[in-house]
Amino acid sequence: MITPPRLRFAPSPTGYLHVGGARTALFNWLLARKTGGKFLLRIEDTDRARSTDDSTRAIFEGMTWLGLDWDEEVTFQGANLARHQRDAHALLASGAAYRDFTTGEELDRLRKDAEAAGEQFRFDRRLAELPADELQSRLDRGDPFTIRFRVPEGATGWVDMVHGQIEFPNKDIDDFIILRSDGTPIYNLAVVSDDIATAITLVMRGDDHISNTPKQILLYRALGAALPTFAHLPMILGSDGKKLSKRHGATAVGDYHGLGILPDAMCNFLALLGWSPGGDREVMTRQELIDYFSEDGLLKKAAVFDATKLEWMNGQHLAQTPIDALDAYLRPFLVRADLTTAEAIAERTEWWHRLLELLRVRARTVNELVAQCRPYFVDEVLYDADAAAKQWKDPAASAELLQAVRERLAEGEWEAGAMETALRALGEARGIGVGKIFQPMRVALTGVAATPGIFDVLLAVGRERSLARLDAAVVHLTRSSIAG
RNA sequence: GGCGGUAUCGUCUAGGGGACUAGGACACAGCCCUCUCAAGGCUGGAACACGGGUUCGAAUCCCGUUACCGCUACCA
Repeated sequence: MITPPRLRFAPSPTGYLHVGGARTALFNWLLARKTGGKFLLRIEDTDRARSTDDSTRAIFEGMTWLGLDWDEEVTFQGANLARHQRDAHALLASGAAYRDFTTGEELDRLRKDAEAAGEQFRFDRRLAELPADELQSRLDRGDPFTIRFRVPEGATGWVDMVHGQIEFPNKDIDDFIILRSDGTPIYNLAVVSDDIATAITLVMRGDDHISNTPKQILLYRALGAALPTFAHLPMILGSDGKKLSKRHGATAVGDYHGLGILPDAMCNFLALLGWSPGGDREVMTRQELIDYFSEDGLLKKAAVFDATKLEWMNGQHLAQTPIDALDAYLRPFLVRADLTTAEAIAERTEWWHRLLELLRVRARTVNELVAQCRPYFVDEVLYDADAAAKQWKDPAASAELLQAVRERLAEGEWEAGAMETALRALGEARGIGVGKIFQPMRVALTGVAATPGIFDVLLAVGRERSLARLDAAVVHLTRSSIAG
């Protein structure tokens, strides 16, 4: 690539930003950032019936969350109506397009007839060929008409960046409408007009657009514009091999935000759907993604979206992201979960980072991580029923044991080595394994059966709170042993 | 139906004529580590859609078949 490319992502605001769109946006962004090119965002809101402001907002939010920043001003396709009309009329004037007075109803009927006759419907250009005087009188009468593109003879092809040479015989392309009878443009015209106006040099999009491409190339030529390079990315499928849709569960990028996926993990995962850096490289930072990204690694085959692998990858990012960056991302979640306040956590950043180091490898999602944080932030300990049932089988015995543990710990230094020595000695004195001591303690201290190492927990909870929790557990167990 | 695209473990993929007894990752199973849970380490099962060519030699190149997907709108 001699000059840096100008790319764009052009979603239509007819719903949330789904993962397929996000992947397309990501690839465009990656290539722009890699090459020093530009990445533009254009909202294709020409379908006024289906476009909504909420959807537009969701697209901005999704892009922002993913960290896909765009260059130049966002453009709205609907704002370019005048140019679209101008281009359509220029084609009409040059003879590349013609007026068609056939109504929608007539077209429907023609299609039904063809279907009934077992034939495929083709638009017959002769339908629109009116004698000059009739044409003029219908124009004078103000009859509505569409503008159709006159598809020339021959074949239309291009060298696709991912697929290589692709060619369509023009005879298989109907004369297609470029301007509706209400004067609004049809997709193919609007896209080409806008891409020419914004000097897009590389059109990278889903391969469901492959069959639109010859039409668009014809339009570029008729408009006298230089062709961009085309790159058609494979689709993203659901686990059943069908195009990803709502019934596959979470398909909006906002869903993954809410599920506790990190933006970098999402980008990393999405990047690997339809692209490979070659070799065994998988977990990559955003910068590595940019560094390694290349058109050579683009794949042709549709990929199945595997949420389980996404979670694994998120776990990898959770464990590897620099602690400060992770902390910054996490704080709002902590506050929202009511575990702390921005002020309170700012006062004990060091303690929090130590805790975060312990928990980050044990969680696959931000939500799991936040849930695991609870016992260290909130004073009240909620005993998990299963954990209590399993680790405190005999309440009276457990109470007595925890009382002994509490006494040993209270006597010594609040330091891992000393505490471990004391508790192992206790185990030996009683002839029981440390697991028989640590597990009941774990429940008393955190309420759950799975946590970081017990001494890390003791340190993270702190001396006073730990002793208080052991006391509380003793009281709780004594009470239930009497009740039982 | 027509046209176009695609085809390696269940999934994501490496592979671009001999280095392939087809490699890695997720998931799964077992083991190790171990106070629990993770993480980590080790081991295992698991794939070149099918049929023809080309070639001394094909997962890799060509053709056909099959399957799947997309388009075939006054949707985008």
